[in-house]
Amino acid sequence: MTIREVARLAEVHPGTVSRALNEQTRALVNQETAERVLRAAEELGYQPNPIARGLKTNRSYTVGVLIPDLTNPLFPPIMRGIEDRLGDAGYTLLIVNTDNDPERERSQMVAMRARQVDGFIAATARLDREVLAEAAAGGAPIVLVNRSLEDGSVAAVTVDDRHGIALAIDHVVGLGHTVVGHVAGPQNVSTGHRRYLGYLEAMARHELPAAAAQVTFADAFSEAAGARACRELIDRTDHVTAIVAANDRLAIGCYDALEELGLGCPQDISITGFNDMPFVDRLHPPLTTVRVPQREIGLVAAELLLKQLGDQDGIVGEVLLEPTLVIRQSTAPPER
Amino acid sequence: MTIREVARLAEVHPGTVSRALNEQTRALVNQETAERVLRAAEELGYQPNPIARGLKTNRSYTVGVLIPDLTNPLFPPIMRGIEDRLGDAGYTLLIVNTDNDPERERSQMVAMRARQVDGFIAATARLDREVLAEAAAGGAPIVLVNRSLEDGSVAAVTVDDRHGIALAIDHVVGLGHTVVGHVAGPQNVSTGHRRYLGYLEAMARHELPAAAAQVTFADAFSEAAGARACRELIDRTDHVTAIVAANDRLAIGCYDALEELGLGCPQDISITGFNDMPFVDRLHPPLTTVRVPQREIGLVAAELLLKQLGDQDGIVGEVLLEPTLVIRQSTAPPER
DNA sequence: CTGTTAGCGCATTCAT
DNA sequence: ATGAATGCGCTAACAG
Repeated sequence: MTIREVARLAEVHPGTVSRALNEQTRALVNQETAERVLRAAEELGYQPNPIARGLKTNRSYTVGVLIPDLTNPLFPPIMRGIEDRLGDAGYTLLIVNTDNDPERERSQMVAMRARQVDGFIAATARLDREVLAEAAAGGAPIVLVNRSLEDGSVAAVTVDDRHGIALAIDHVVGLGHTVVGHVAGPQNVSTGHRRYLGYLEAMARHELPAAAAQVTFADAFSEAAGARACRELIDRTDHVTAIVAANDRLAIGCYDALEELGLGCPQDISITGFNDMPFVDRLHPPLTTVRVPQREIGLVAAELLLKQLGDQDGIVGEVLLEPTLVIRQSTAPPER
Repeated sequence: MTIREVARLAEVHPGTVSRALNEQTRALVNQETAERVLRAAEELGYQPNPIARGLKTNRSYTVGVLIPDLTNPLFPPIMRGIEDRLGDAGYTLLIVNTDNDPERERSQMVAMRARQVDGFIAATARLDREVLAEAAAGGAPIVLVNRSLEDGSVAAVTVDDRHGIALAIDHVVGLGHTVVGHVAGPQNVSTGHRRYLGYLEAMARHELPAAAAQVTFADAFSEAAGARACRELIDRTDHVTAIVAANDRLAIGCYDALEELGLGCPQDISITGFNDMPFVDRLHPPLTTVRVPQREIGLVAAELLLKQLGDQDGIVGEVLLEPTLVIRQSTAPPER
């Protein structure tokens, strides 16, 4: 089914068919001619060939999405948000997993640019400025998800990590805890770093001590790393009664460490997570955690990208989404 | 960067560049000319434009993947398997969620065909023959995942549901259970139906009763539906000591129902699931379940598709992957 | 308002 | 072994 067959049936020139079929240019063509063309196209089940169109217009109506790992339950809802919004706008997604490997990120981006993607949404933790600049130089708009550049030169949508941690700390402090530890994430990942800063900030606001001994750093956002960091924390300061973990997986690691040490949660130590992953409401005890609006992150990221795709120079800067606290049973007042 | 710029630098005709750059046709060109072209391309950082190539060759090196819902933890590992294999082969994925809506499936498939995808991998539960036939008529190979057509006319990779259920039943029967119930999934979904058949089969093999009262049907693969079905089952036959659920989410629903009824698992009733979703090892009790090799499913599906993409007529028929039983603590011998 | 023409970047046929 | 020419399906600039 080509445009020419439609033209033959409608008895007009192919160029006219193109104009009639295109929203933008429909105005240029006579009302009833347009209708005739539309009917002909309908009848033949004509579908424009986006490949051919892209060759001419340099637009593929395709956007590249880079994520570290689809298998991480954090990402699918974000992807759904992106797809829902971008799909409505007629875009198709090319999704690739990078496993946070910089080389892979690079090569995937190059490959996608070759495929003429109109823009990128990148959820990868680190993506060096160089790669970003390179992509931007190619004229492709980029929206960052879950991270941002300090200078705000690239559009980004993130959740307010500091506020999220503050919610958790306000909660445990409100419960009566005064010695609150932090199992921090990797500091070279922006979420890890920001949550750590949020911890320091909130503790200071409450005029509570946040000594170095009260914080341990996990070298990855994994259960095992969380367990290690938690053991280390308890080793160092045995009077901690609450631990704010930088994410749910670290919190689960804390559960493991407590169990190993024969400590109970929340009787001996309260624990909070971050993300509200699926099924953390079914852990024992159900995890008190900071919920991030994942689907909305995707929606907003898509929206920002569409803006940039439309206007020549869209919005840059960062959109901060507000997290909320979900109180379950891993937190309780400290025992006297 | 076009082929012409490379041609200019290498001082040859664009046609020659095309030949030199293409594995298939490299033989047609002089050894050292080819090298010169390759070097020029390298130097300019030339990337062939797949859009233009696709227009000419009618191949996009793109495959469409239809899944019900990326948010279902079952799918991401499958997707990774598909991506890993197909990515190596130079293909890019267009992934769409259909939410099991037939109309959406249809429209997405049409849209993807318009985008000239070279083939499809479909993991959607139902996909009427009509849509399949339509796509096949367009000449695009299709591989089904997690379902198959009775007549084997379409390539499919599925896990051996009947054997999986048999593993679960052999296990609980081995533990000493004789009254084993089944919380079945929706019967209009092939996995739901096959697992039900597997239950009947295995019970018969053990010469154990499998009365209608021992089976209830959930109307969806959800926790709520599982809980409903489980309550109904226990209402009807209060002497059941083990329940084999058609998947993990139904099993979790069973947990909920037992808790509500004040029954303990596994003391009062043993429960098994199917899929081995993430975190079911952290439920209370950790769930005994049938593990399906999800990533491998993706890998094999990709492999089958590549076969069809290569040869003109590849393999059809069904590949059955073997599940394994993961024994945890939701199953125990019945109390006397 | 519509027909005509050219060309996007590439692969491929036909000459040479 | 390479150059020249053609066309994939479409849009856009230009005529009329």
